[in-house]
Parts: sequence; structure tokens; C-alpha cells
Amino acid sequence: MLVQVLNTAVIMDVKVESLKSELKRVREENKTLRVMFEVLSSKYTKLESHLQEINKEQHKGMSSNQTGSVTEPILDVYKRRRLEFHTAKKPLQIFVRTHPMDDSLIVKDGYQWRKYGQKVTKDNASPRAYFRCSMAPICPAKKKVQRCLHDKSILVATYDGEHNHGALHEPSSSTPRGSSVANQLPSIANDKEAMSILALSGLSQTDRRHGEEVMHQHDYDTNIKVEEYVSSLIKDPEFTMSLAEAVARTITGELKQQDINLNLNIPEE
DNA sequence: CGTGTTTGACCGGCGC
DNA sequence: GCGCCGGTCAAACACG
Repeated sequence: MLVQVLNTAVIMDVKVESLKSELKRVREENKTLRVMFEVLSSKYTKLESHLQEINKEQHKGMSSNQTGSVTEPILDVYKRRRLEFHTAKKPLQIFVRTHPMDDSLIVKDGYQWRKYGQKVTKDNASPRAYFRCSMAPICPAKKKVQRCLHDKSILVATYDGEHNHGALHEPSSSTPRGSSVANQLPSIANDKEAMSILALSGLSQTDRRHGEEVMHQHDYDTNIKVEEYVSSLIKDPEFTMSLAEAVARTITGELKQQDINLNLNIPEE
């Protein structure tokens, strides 16, 4: 009799444990799906407004051009715009969050840069620093670094020209000069500061993990594409806002769940 | 002394 | 033509 009761208790314990782990798994999945949904709905809203804009333009075109010329179908216009967007030669911009107390204009990107000028521009009180690549004797690559107008802890690096040399400079054990920009050599793939680019946009833990996986590939071209994509997302206030809301909701949701767990006496991980 | 930074001067494009 | 402004040059300076 006693043995039977004990057996039942053990079976119940096992069931409770499996249910707890299942609950944990579902909670994690739910969290991920919620963030994904927010991202998707944000993109959908943006696309919808974009489509409306195109429709308006097409109506304008039809009313101003009613002499019988063939108007471009909406989808063709959209395809053409996408093509224009992707082929447009705009300078690459990356955003790097630095320590608030750090007032240097140093962006660690794996290349060796020599500063050749500094200017205060009209649109931004923070000075803009000009750098040239010093890894190769005649490398045409240049970059400009300036603090963000709205957030002084963010550095905006604008890249011009392409490097005419291949491999990135590996971190050197020797440190020739303390304050030199040339000492900023660590590869972007291993640089936590570079990863803060991702943190800027308020991405979910899942997205950050994905970002880290991508950034750990030792392929600079891929890194540049990721940075381009991330910086375009950062520049989109709608995306940032909806993500911030999603994260806030996730956090409040978790707090509520903790309350439920306390009431049910379920331990939180 | 070599290498990199700082900073005022200079140059060229652009708008009026 | 003129003035503004961003980008570059180069002499002076700093540092190890």
C-alpha cells in the first residue's frame, strides 16, 4: 500500500518536472514569436503605407498624363524602386555606441586608420574627424567619424572608397603608441563594441544571438552587409519604436508571469 | 628620431 | 562674382 502511494508520488513528480520543462520551452517560444510578430507587423505597416504612396503617385501620373501613354503597373514601379534602392551607391554608415565618458572619435573596425583632419560642421556641434586607411601605401579608403547629434554616446562612421588590399590587420601584441588610432586593430568579428551596433536597435535576445552568429563569421563583406542592414533599421524610427514597445511588453509580460508563477508556486528559471 | 595627431590655412564645389 | 561650407594639406607638436 505504502509502496503504491510512493510510486504514484514519484510518477507525479516526474510528470510535474516534464510539465515544467514544457512550460519553460513554450514560454521561450512564445517570447521569440511575439518579437517576430512585432517586427513583421511593423514591416507590414510600412509596406502598406509605401504602397498607398505609390498608388497616389500613379493616380497623379494618370491625371496629369491622360494622352494615352502606357502607365507603369504598381508592382513594376515597386520592383524598380527596390532595384534603385539596392543599387544606389550610398556611402556606408555604421553606428557605434561608446562609453559616455569616452570622448575619442575612434571606431574599431579592423582596419588601420590615420587621422588627417578634423572639422566642426554646421549641422552638428561635435567635431567631425577625417581618417585615411594606412594599411596600404595607396589605399583610397577613407572614413569620417562624428558623434550623433541626438545621442553623444553614439559614433557615426561614414565610409568612402574601397580598400585595395585584402586581409584585415590582425591584433598586434606590440603597442607602439598609446593614443594612436592606428592601435585600434581588433577584428570587428571579435569586438564587443561593434556588437553594440546591434544593441542600439533594441533587438531581441534571439536577434542579438543571430547577430553574434553572423558577426562571428570571419567574412568582412558579410559584416559590412549586416552593418548596412542594421544601420538602416536603426535609422527607421518606426522599427525602433515598435521593437522598443515589443521589448517593453515582453518584460512586463515576464513580470506578470513571475507573479503567476509565485501564486502557483512554480520556480522561475 | 620616427610616427601619428592637432589645427589653422587653403581649395573647390555649390547656391544665391 | 561672392560667400559659405565641407574636405584636404602640411607645419608644428606630442609621445615613446
